[in-house]
Amino acid sequence: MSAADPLSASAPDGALARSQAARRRRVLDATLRLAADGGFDAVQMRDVAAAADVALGTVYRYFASKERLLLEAMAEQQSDLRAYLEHHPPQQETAAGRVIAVLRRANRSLREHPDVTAAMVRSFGTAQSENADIVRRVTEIMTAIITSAIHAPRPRPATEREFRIARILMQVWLSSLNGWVCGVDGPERVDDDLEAAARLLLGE
Amino acid sequence: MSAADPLSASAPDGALARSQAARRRRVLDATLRLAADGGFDAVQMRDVAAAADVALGTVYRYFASKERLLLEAMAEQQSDLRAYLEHHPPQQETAAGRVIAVLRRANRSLREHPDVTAAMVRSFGTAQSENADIVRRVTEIMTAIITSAIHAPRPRPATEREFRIARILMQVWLSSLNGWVCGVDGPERVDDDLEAAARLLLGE
DNA sequence: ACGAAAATCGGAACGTGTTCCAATTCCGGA
DNA sequence: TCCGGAATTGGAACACGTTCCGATTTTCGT
Repeated sequence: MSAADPLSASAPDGALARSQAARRRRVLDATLRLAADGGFDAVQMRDVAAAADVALGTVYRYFASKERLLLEAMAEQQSDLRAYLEHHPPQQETAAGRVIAVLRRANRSLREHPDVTAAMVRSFGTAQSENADIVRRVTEIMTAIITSAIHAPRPRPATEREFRIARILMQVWLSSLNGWVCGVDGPERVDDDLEAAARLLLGE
Repeated sequence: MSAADPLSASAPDGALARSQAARRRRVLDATLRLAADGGFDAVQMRDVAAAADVALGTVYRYFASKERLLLEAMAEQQSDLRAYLEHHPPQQETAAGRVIAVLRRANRSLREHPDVTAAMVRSFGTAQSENADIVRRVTEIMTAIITSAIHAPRPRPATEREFRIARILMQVWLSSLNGWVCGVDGPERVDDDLEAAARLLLGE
């Protein structure tokens, strides 16, 4: 039995914990690097291990599956985006305008790394119940990004109605991304869908 | 080179064509049977071949991949639903009411075969560009089901605005199904999401 | 009814995600 | 400083999707 497994929240903060954090980071970085060219298929667990300079078994000690690995990377990415937006809230007059601006900015980033996005969205689409927790976390972050945009630059609690609207926009976002990475639609379609939905749901 | 490959639209209507159609059907039926208990993972290509009483290579002659197999099954299912609804249009007074009624009915069916639904939705979420055509077909059918419900019982061409609304509802539908099969939300949540979205987008 | 072409069969083989294990290294407490 | 246990390593092994190929069967035009 492992008492100090890397997933537990306990932080002994010794050399071990530090080197473990570093290892985990190396694995995530290697994943992004591999995904950056070649997408989902290029993220091969043996390659991730080699690129992160750890044994294959170690990768699996930190991330239970390839799917989980990519979903954690996705959660981190979305989390970073939320943090960024907290310091750079959109300045538009209307709620619809702010939401559109924020999502446009996000999509521009995604479009700059299409293979990474494809790998993440694909993992999201295949997620099994073992990963329900991260999937939920990702959707919550995306929803929070949208409710923040609705209220920016002055945060305040979302009403029930606003929350429902934000959830719908989050779902449209995910579906559109899926359509893009599948090759069903071009990347502009993601922006188009979101703009149309934001206008219909938030007026203006 | 195969001149009469089973994918071409030409219909020689000979004995070969007939036995090919039968074979294709057996494969699809075997797929659904296997998916019915065990879901995506239980649909193993070797088992599908055995259950359909064809060689493994033959399965691949008809369906280029497991993903494609499940997506074609999904397209067929949605197509059947649309055909059914054409003869049994919803009777509610309002557009929102009709859309909600239709999607509720559809979701009830899906809930009766959760593993089949999970397998299909999962294939949908992983789809690659080789399958963009079926993914598009499925989304078009789902959108058509919704625009029909908006107009039922008297079909008429959808306005631009109605079409956009239908697309959003289709995307919400797919995302909600994904949330359900991932175990993030319960099956009721699919109905809830769609009802909220329909009301917000179609008034009433 | 015959022959050529196409389809199917049976099964081996390969790649990649995942699991497992014995050997080794590393960390923290005594 | 030394020890016990946890973490890591290296690599074998397994499962399943997918590919491939020679042998056989089926189909269709003549």
